[in-house]
Amino acid sequence: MLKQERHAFIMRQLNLHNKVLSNTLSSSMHVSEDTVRRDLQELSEEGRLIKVHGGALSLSFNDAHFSSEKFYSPKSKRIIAEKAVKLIQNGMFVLTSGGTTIVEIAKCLPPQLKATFITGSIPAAIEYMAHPHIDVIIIGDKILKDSKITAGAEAISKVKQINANLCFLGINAIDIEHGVTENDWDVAQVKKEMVATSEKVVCVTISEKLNTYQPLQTCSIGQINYLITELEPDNKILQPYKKQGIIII
Amino acid sequence: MLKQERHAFIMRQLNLHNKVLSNTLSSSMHVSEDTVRRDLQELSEEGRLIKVHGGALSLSFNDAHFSSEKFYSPKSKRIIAEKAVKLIQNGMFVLTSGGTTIVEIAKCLPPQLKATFITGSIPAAIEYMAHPHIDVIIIGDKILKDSKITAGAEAISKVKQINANLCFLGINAIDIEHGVTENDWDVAQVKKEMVATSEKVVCVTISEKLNTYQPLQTCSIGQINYLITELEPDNKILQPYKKQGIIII
DNA sequence: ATAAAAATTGCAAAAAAACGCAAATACCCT
DNA sequence: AGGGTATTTGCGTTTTTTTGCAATTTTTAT
Repeated sequence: MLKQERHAFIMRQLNLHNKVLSNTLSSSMHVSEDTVRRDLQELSEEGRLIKVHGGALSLSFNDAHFSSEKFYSPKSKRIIAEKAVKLIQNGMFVLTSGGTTIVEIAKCLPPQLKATFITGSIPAAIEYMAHPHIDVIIIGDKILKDSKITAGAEAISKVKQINANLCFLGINAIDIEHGVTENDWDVAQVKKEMVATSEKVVCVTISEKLNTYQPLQTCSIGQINYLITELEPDNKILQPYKKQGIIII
Repeated sequence: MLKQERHAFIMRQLNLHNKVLSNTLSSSMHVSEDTVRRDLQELSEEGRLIKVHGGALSLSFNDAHFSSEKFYSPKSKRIIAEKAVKLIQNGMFVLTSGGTTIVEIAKCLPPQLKATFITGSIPAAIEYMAHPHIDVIIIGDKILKDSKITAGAEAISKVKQINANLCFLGINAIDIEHGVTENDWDVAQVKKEMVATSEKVVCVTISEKLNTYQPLQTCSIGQINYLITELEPDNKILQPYKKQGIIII
């Protein structure tokens, strides 16, 4: 096998799988690992791939990674937030959970809006407090330090006493079969109650969390009224949810 | 699985869920927990996540606007805070009101202290949350925007259910005749209840507020156990309070 | 206070990389 | 054509990296 052929083969594999392993290439091209290493070395010097211990990665690897981390995510949360605030009307009582998306919504609330927000999330409450016309009610209980929200029996019993018009749920995982799922028992219980006591339930999430699930159920698909992601409502991935009667925004 | 892949996977999970557990990652990536720990270690050294016992937390949710050293505090309040923290012992349940002095105390808590703090003050709660070993319980109710604390019937009834060892009261006015006084009805009621349910009551205030009074009484002089100001305990202005049986610190 | 879980440390085996070298091959020139 | 040169390739050895394991300490939960 000629060097050029090998290079082409490697690049093709790389485009296909975004990564290649030295030993795999060695056996599939029937050359020694040394040769593969030298090939990777050259391609790396040409800037066509990223050489790492054990193989190489495609250039898009870092891109995808960084962009989703620093750029993509905040922007998509802003998009979600701007769609979400349109559901809130003057005089409404709004229950919200925690999470970065919920905080983003809080930052996007129009300044003239007059409403009452009820939440167990400290970061969200801070944003609500900064708003001129919004009343903020904190759900008391012990604070979970990692998520910075209150949760526990007391929080649940308080939520039970509320009849909110709208409930915004920042969610960790959602799929058709399991519904909205969590990995923290206390949080799941509180959210469950939020769903139960609200007229309309709005789930907000970046699309990456669609079709994933975790051990504890918060609510079933049937209990959700709206689903907001950064994608266009007619996106293919959202259609199964639409079929279940959820309004996609 | 390549190391870089694992790192990407971890960061992705972290962006999605804001926290990751070592053992979960270990099983989902099919490597030993040691390897996961080393990965987290490296990512932590790169400043891309916060490593904690059992896993890691995402950067986005932490620190951002929760820095405890935002601005300098007046020296007098620092002095008060340093005297105040000496009263707190491991295992105690501590009720605190709001106010800048209370926040200053929160910032001065020794890192090894293990205690439970109960408060309706959002700024104070934020500081308590930043502490490694402190449990924080928020008293729920409507937030008063100017003072950033919760107050109302619900808050009062919750405070009633607590039997705290210590109560720190940031006060607005105090004099021998009227005791501790306030100008906000709701706040006064909540504080009243805090005083009633705590074993020991500690009033903290800068000396300017000594011998002033406001319309609504929070508690009488006789209910106070400790009074902390930035002044030396033998200062002349404090002697009348000492005579009333208050321990001046 | 005690038991369980997780972190740290040191270590050793395995995998991969680096390096030098020699054989094989390709290339160039007269 | 053929000799000299350069390039390529594979091999053995050494070095580095990675990984998992065991023993110990630290942290956390009960």
